[in-house]
Amino acid sequence: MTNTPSEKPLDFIRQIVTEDQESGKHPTPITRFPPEPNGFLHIGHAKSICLNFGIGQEYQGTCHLRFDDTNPSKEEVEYVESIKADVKWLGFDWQDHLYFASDYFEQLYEFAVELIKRGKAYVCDLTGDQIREFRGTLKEPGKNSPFRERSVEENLSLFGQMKDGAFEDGSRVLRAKIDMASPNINMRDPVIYRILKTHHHRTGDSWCIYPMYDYTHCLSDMLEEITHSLCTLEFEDHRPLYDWVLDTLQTPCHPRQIEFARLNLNYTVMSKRKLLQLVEEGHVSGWDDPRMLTISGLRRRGYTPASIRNFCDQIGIGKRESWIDMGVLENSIREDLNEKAARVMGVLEPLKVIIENYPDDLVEEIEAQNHPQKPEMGTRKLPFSKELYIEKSDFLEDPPKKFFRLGPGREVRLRYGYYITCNSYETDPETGQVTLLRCSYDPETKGGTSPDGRKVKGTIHWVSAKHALGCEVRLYDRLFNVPHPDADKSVDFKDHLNPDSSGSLTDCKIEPSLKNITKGTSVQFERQGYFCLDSVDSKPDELVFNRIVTLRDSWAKLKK
RNA sequence: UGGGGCGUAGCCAAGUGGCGAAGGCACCGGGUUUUGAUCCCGGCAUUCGUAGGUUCGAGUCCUACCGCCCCAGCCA
Repeated sequence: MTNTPSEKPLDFIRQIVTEDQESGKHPTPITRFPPEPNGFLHIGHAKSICLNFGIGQEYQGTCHLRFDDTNPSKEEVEYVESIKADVKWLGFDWQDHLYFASDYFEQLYEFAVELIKRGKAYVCDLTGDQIREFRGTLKEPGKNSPFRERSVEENLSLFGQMKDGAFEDGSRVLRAKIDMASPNINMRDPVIYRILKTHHHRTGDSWCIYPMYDYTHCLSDMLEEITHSLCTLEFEDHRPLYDWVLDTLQTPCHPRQIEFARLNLNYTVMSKRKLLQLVEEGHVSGWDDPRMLTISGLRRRGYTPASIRNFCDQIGIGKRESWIDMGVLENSIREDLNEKAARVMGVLEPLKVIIENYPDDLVEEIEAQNHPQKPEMGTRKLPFSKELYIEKSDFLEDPPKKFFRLGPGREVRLRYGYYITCNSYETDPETGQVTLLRCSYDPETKGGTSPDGRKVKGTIHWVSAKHALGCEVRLYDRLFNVPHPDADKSVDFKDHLNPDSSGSLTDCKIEPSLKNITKGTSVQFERQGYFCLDSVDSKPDELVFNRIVTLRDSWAKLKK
C-alpha cells in the first residue's frame, strides 16, 4: 500500500495491518466477516463488511464470510441466504471462502476434550441460577463450583454423555477452568458448551451440545488462519478469553483480535433485536421496508452499493462511540446519484395549466438533456401541448418578491420549453385551492431562451397533460422523531416512532419516456429529488416510485 | 482503587513531542447556472475534558481529577 500525504490517512486498524505486512509478520492478511444468521444485515454491518472485505482487497489478502451459527434456537437458513445476497450486492466477494462455525463442530468437540485432558475444563452440574450466584458480582469475586475438581476421567465421561444426549437441556455445561476471582467476569470459568436438543439449520439433529461464542470464535479464526479478527468494542473484555483458549490449546496460529466502535446513526435504531421488533409488530412492512436501514431496505429505497461503501469510507474507523448524522448517509446517495441518475420531469402534485394562445391540437417535440453535466448521457424528446401540469407549489396567488416561480402576471421558463406568463387562475370555491392556471406562451422562446435576451428568474418543471403517465410516489421520512430513540431505557423506543415517516402521492404525473423504466432504476425528478422504481409494488401500468432523498433545497431554508 | 475502554469544532475525524491543529458533513458568505440542484471560491478550534508537572518546545510524555460507554446469557 502506498500512502502519500495527500491520501486519506490510515485508520488505526489499517495501520496495524500495514505494519504486519511490512514487517513480514502477515504478508497476506486474512480477515473475516462473521455474522450470526439470526436477522438481516443493516448499515452497521455494512461498516464491518467494508472494513473486513476492504482490507482483504487493499492488502491483496482475503476475507472470509463465516456464519457464526452456534445457537440453533435463533438461526435460520433464510437469514443465511439474505446475508449472502446482501454482501454480494454491496460489491464484495468471498470467492470460495464461505464457512460456517457449524462445520467445525467436530474439531471444536475434540478441542474441548483436549481442554479437559489438560485439566482446563470441567463438567458443571450447577443450575443456571446457581452458576449466576457462584459467579459473584462486578465488585465481588465468585466462588468455585463444587464440581470444579472433578477428575479428568469423570469429566471425559460426562462430556461424552452430554454429547450422546444422556442429559436434559440445561442440566449440565462444560466450563473452562480459569479463575473465579478474576476481575474480568468473562474469565470466571465461562460456559463453553451447553446442552440444546434443538434442530440445527445445517447439522440437523447430529448434535445436542453446542459451543458458546467465546470458545467457538477464536478457534474458528484460528482454523481459518485469520490474521486480524476485527470486532466491536463490547468484545474488548472477551479478548483475554479469546487469547486464553488459543494459548491453553497451544494452537499453531493465534489471530489478533482488534476492536473498533460500532456505527451509530441518529434518528434510527441499529440493534437486530429492535429491528426485528419493528418488523414483527408491523410498524414497518418488513425487513426491506424502504425506511429500514437494513441493507435490503436501503436497496429497495434506492441506495446504491457505491453510496453505502462511500459512506462507510467517510465515517472512518475508531474506538470512540460516535453518532453519525443521518445527513451524512443522505449525502452519500445524493453524491452518487448526482453522477449517475438520468434527469427526468416528474410532477408530484399536479396543477393544470392551459396555454391559451397555443394551438389546440399541436404537439411539439422538445429535446431535453438526460444530464446537463454529462452530454454523453444523451437526450430525449418531450411532448409539449396546450395543456400541461406543473407543480402546485410552483404557483402562489400572492408570491413574495424572492419567489422566482409563477404568480399572477409573472413569467417563468418551462424547462427546455417556452416562457409562459400567468394570465389568470381558478380556485375551488369551497377549499380555496388553486385548480387551474391560464397562461400564454411566447412562441419566440422555444427551448428556453429568448431572442431579446430578457431574463426570467425561475425555471420550473412540467409535463404535457395528455402525454403524461400517472404514477404513485412514496415519500419517506426518518423512522423516529428523536435523535436517540433508545437512549432512555425507561421509555419504549417505539414511543418515538415518527407517525409521518411514510406517505404516498397517488396522482403524480411523469414524462412518457419513463414508460418502460425497469424496477430498481433510479432517476432524478428535476428540482425534486432522486426516485427509484419500487422493486416490489410497481407494475408496468401502475408505476410506484420511492423517493430516495430530496435535492438540497436552499429555497426551503430561505422560507424559514 | 472491581475490570475494560473512550474524551480534538454542532456531527464525524486526522494528528504517533518541533515552527501554521488535515479532511469531510453541517453552517455562513460570494460566483457560475435553463434544476433555488450540481459545480467553483472564501469563512468556520489563539486551542485539543480539567488542573498541575516534565521539556528550549506537549493535543502528543507524567500525575491527579472530571465525564461518558461496556461487562454479572447455558446470546452473539
